[in-house]
Amino acid sequence: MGRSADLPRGLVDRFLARGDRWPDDTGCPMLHVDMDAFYASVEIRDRPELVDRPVVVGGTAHRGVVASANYLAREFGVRSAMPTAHARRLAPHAVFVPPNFTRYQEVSRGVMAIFRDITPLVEPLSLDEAFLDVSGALRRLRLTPAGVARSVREQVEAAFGITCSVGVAPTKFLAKLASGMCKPDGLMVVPRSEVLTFLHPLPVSALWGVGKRTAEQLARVGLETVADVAATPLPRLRRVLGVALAEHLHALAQGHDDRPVVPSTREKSIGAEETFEVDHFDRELLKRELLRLSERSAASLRARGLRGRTVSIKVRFADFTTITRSKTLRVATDVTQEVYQTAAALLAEQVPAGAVRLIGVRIEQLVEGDGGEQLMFDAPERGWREAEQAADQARSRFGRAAVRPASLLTGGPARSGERAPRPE
DNA sequence: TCTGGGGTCCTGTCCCTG
DNA sequence: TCTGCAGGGACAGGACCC
Repeated sequence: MGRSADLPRGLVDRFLARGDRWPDDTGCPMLHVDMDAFYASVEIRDRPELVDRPVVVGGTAHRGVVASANYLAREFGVRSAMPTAHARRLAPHAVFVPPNFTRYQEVSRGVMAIFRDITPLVEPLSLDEAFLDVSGALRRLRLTPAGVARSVREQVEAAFGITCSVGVAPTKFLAKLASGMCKPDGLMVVPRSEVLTFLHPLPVSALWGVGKRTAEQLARVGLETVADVAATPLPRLRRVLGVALAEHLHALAQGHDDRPVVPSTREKSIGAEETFEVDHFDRELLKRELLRLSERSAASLRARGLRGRTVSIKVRFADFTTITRSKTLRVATDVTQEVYQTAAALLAEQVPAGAVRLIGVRIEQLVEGDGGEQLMFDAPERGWREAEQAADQARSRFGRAAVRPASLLTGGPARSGERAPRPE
């Protein structure tokens, strides 16, 4: 996202599919479907009075950032991940809407169901994008890959009234690049025979895994385009970037990417974090926040039937320096109290005093079920788990606020995206 | 401009063990 | 008992993605 702006326009036109004509799509089984300004599009669909107005979805509090902006808002320079305060200055007349993730998840489930009707090989990357491998579906549908892509676009728009862009290519990486280049509401095909023609003029930032820092590192040794990276001997690239990243980028730059579409991947960590509306020094308040985040994370584990062995906390100070501290438990857990006690100990013993703007809890080394746990007769966590499972059930029936730890019943700190509590 | 929240992956360092 | 070495796990931090 946000990368198509610095791509050569002539290249975009050459591979764009229009009407019934498109470049040769034989040997291009990979589709990447990306919803256009997804959150903003859902809001506009649900509130027709917003059509023809710039719409920005994001945290509306002091420290919020933009999660999505429609193309009218982008004309004023508004971009995702930009601080909302900055977006307000650029587009003061835009409509600012707080995000409603439950609603986006609903629409996303419907969109993914359309994809799965076409092929079982669907790999969602996030709520608004997915890879589809259509190689097995072509005969049944009597379509070419680009024909499938066009059908996907028509079905999504008919069912949900929102548009998407689709890249069709021999590999996942190229399909993703193509969908980004034909946004919004576009279809692009990268023919197998023209992969390098498509790829090599692009800037290095087009490569998956090259962000700001890596682009700077490459620029320092004179590598500006994908062609430059492709032509660089691998040993030299390894010295600049390290082994793993060098080999990954070198392969991509040659057009090589043999990663298959993987329909389901297991989570490797689950966590929660919060940015405060104002910085906090108060350790008791930080501990209460850790309890709240431990509860959220552990409930999320229990809902998925997972447990984790490593508990880590993240603390971001006022100057934006960020530290993480972690501890690995003897036995994997999904119990809020155990996660919280570990997190609170890490805070007390390993985090220096200071003004804190963000605090987070994450649980790693996940295993399914009890993870082969040896149950101990006196394991105190067993009682906690039963109590917490009962609380989970109550919450699912009566809402999140139905059951909360007693220490959370007093008002917590104001967090980014929430209103500060009204003064008494 | 002043920087969210949920993640993944990689690298370097330290320590323990054989 | 001491030393050197290799391997692996734990831990911390950074970069990246959407």
